[in-house]
Amino acid sequence: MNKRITIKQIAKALGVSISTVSKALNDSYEISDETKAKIQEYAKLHKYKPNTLALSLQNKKTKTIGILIPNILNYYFARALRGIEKVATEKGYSIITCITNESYEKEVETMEMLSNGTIDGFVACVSVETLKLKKFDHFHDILEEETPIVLYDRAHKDIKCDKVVTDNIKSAYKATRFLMKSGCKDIAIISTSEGLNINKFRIKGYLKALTKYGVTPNENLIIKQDNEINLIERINNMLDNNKVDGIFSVDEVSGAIATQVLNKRNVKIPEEVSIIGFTNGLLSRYGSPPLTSVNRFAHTTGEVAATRLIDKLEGKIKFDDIKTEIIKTKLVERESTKKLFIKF
Amino acid sequence: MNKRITIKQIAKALGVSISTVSKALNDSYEISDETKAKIQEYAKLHKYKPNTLALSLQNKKTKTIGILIPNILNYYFARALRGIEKVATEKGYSIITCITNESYEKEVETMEMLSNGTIDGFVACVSVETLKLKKFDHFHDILEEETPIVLYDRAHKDIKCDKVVTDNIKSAYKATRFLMKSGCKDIAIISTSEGLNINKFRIKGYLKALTKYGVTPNENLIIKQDNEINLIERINNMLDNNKVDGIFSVDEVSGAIATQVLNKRNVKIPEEVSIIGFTNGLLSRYGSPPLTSVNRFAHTTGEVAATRLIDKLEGKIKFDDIKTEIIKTKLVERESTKKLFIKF
DNA sequence: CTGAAAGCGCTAACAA
DNA sequence: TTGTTAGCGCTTTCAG
Repeated sequence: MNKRITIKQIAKALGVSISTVSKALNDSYEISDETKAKIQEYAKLHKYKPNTLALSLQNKKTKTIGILIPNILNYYFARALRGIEKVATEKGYSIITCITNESYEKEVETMEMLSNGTIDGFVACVSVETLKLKKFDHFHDILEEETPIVLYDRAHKDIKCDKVVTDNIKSAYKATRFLMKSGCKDIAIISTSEGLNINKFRIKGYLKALTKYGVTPNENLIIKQDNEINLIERINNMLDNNKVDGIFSVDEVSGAIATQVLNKRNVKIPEEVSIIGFTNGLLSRYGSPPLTSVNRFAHTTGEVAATRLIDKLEGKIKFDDIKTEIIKTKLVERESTKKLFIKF
Repeated sequence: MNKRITIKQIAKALGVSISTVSKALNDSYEISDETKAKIQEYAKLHKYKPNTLALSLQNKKTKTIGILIPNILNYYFARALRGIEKVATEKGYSIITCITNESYEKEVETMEMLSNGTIDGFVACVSVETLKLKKFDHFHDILEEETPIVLYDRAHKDIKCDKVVTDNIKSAYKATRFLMKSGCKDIAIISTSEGLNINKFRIKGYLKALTKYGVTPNENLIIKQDNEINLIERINNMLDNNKVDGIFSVDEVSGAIATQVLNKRNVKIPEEVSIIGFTNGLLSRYGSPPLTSVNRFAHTTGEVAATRLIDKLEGKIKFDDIKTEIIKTKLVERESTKKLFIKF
């Protein structure tokens, strides 16, 4: 931003007034074609570009939206970001992406920082820590100023705003049911992050399916573990002490880890043990074997969220008109599960 | 940005002048403690926050940097982003992240858009298409305005600016050498994106190692293939028609695909065929077997790039003082290669 | 110690 | 058709 030319300089150089230049560059009907041509030519020659900052200050609108991502290394979020980015670009918005690293403090700081004129609205995913602490004042504050927020993936009922989420219970239900239909009797579930309510929902769906089909849940087959090393140990432990012929992994990494453990024990997948993962990312697709997974349509989630926000920013929807959109999932069959012998 | 209170409103409410409020909030020595206290209290009560836009307009500095990422789904870039983000945050900068999707046009648009006062400088990775087209005028234009750019990972000699890159040739050389030392005789290389000069460098390193150790390169063992389906076919083909006991994959996905192909053919890894991957991401770590890989320290790359840029922005380095920093790699041994029997 | 005024780059109402 | 002026929110001389 150094040698950049301003409207003022053009005005001086051409001996016209600042507003004439402004109008000419905006192709106003008020200006004679001659003057317009002269000014526009000069502007082009000197690569004039309007200062976005000044425009935003004037319009009280920045045409940029803030994106909050808990963890960019997570394939789901990376894909969601793409979806958001796509819609934003299409509609002429830029995005400013911030990674919270699942930290409450970082989340609060970031939102404070951005909500000072920098952005018009947020598309955010709440961090694990925030969800654990159940402290949502930073959301409330921003909402109170009528800055719209659309929450995606992880949400909480105490935050009153638009949401775009996965039908976790149902998806887990269907995945578990699939395992049962494919002949599995002793189905384990592997979950992480105790604090995450979405994981609770997934366990709920799992339990629901078991119960529905007359299987009594077995506490020993439910693993909740964040730490990776411990997870390997716990899976091995579980396999040592229990009959298991199906595993439902609630996230992608633990699905890959389960696969590794089984491969190492020379357990045949899916002949002896089937695995279903959640979130249809790279690890599922490129694993050995490729994992049957609950595909989450992260991209769509991002698109829907961004669309909702922008519609709100542009007044197509009233600020107080709040909605939760549910993005369905789809089970993608690959090689880690047996082919269904009962159609349903 | 609705009910947000401004300095002006505070001034009116308290019956003082605007500049007094400004100074009080900035803790200026010119203002009496009493007035200061009064103003600061009022400001806090009403959650006053300075408008970033106005500040930036004033200072001709936005304290934000633009990040260009060709593809956020790539684990390497996602990690690099984290590194950049970390440094930026530490130094009080915010970042605005843009995904170019490897598109020349998107890259040009994005850079144009941001270089209008929105950002102070760029940390960018050139897109594949741009590299293919060899059109770098958008970089030149920005550089000419003395807006600093730091290129990371992919660069080109025609763009005269700071760079932070991997020592591709050497890394590929070392990886290939490792395979040879571990007993492999017939080493294949799998590469993608013909347009990418970094991939050329990696092939170069591979060839260099072969030649150095007296192995004549075999054209049939060099695969360059972007399309995934075709890649599987070509690998199978190669394995059908050639003796191969080592594979060096120039990126992570093709490493995973090679693993899948070998597993499917019931080839024992590493007993019969060894694999080394490039970029030490999730796929390598969580694959079956986990892949020995060239670890690229994406995070460090991001940190170094961001640090360089910010140092420049803050005048610690002159604009014209241009440097290329090389980030070394490290071979991480996992289970896809045999243990070395020759120490070196 | 406090305030008036100019200015960052731009737009827009109003005059000329 | 063109120019003057005020103002977006803030900082910063310079007077008072």
